[in-house]
Amino acid sequence: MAEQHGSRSARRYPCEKCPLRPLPAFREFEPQELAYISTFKKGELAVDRGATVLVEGNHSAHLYTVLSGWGFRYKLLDDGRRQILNYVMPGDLIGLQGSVMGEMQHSVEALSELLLCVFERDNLHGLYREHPGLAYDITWLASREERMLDENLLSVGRRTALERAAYLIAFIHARAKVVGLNGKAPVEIPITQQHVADTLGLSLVHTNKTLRKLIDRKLIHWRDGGCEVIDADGLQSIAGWDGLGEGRRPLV
Amino acid sequence: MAEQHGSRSARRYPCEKCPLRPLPAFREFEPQELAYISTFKKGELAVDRGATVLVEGNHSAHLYTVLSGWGFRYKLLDDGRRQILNYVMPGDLIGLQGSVMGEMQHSVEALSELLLCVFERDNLHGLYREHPGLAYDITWLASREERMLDENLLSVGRRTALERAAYLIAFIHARAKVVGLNGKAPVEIPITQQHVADTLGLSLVHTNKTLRKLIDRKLIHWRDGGCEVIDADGLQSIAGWDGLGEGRRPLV
DNA sequence: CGCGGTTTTGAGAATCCTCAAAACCAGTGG
DNA sequence: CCACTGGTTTTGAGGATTCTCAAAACCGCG
Repeated sequence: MAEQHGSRSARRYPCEKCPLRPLPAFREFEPQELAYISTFKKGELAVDRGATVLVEGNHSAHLYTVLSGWGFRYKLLDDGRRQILNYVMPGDLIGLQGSVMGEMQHSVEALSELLLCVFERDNLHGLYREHPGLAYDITWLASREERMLDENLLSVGRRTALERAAYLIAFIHARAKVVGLNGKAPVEIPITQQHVADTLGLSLVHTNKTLRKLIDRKLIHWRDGGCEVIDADGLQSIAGWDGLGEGRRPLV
Repeated sequence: MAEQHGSRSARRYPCEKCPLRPLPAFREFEPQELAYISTFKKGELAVDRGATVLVEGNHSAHLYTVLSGWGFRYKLLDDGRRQILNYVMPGDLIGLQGSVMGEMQHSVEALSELLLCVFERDNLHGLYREHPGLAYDITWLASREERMLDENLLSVGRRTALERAAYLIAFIHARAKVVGLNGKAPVEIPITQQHVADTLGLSLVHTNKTLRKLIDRKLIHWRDGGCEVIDADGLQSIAGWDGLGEGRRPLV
């Protein structure tokens, strides 16, 4: 089981009072759909910072939507080299690959306390049968993940170290803002430079020197285990990135 | 329109006689599902080698399944740097991102003559409503693409140049084999070293030197604009890669 | 105060890049 | 048949980027 360490009891948070749904980032749902999602949801799971939510190679019986907190998806090579694939934030669906194809081929770890809505993998077919609209939404979310991966791959493959770093932080910052992470306070991204290194495909040392340039140019602040964006436009302009440009998205 | 240059007339290839479906790589379909797919299919499109099938930024009205041939998905940076995201082969669904989310954020180009089944984007909702099983299949295919991207990102981010090259060629080769590309003859991958470079995130020169090592070790052959695998196991072992390990997959 | 995790710094080495030119090859037109 | 052409592969060389190794500085916490 993946959930054994760092997990907590499952209390109930009614979908009708979901704190995420009212955000302008998400599209409105029919009461009827909402009611179905509510029955689809089996409970909640709280995961501690540093705990592993899903493990590569496992056959997970669950599917999750992030209610609050930060995490990341990653893969490992045999000798321990790690590649972070993407970050997960509120509203993201995790574990879909495992649910639909059988086996997870990546792991997910919590960067902060993570609160998850738990769905039963076996009920997914039922959802597809009874609520084609929601099924479509799930495909939408899968396509969105694919799109983010495309962009990350472009970044790691073809951008310079400085561009990559700027892109990554601008990207995370933009995503976090639309889901209201940290409320109105400036977004504090809870990552270490090691995480950045493993995302960008760089060594820790070189990542440090690259981030230092962004810090010296007053584009970001760096605290121990946290990053705050000062000049998002400046980052975007270095990265040559247009911004998220997403409309409202579904939330399952 | 993306299809204007290099395209040909749409002749009819009945889904019941689809040359792909009997392959062991694909799962069996209910006659009823097959019949629906047949009505879902609006025609065929033949695209010449080098032509662009889908263009970044476009709102495509179509969705395609590759019937035969090779292609690749890619993104460009403003200054022309190109990152190839993945290769497309028979049985792959392309244009889903654009269909489901609105706008394409990557392009697709043909590496050989490409024969495509054309589907109407607008009919996708109908498919979700009437055939939840097929809807599920589409999600399955989207998850599969995501999985391939995860692996590619791991490769570009964390593998050495030699490992990357070995992985890429072993990966393409394995995929091509299960869909019977080139029939029984040894698979000839129709790519140039420039394509490899743009996939691995390396320069052309360094790619050449890296491929030469694989050639000298008699793992692959290289012709002008084509690559043939001699020792797939050798490549996999350099890359530290397990192989596709996929069971049968759906075909829409 | 000591400890573990994180960030910083320095230095030499390996990898990878750019620039530039040559070799090679298939196809085209004379 | 041959010269020409454009695309692809190959080679060399110097330089920039990025890596590894190693150690120090810093910081919150018990």
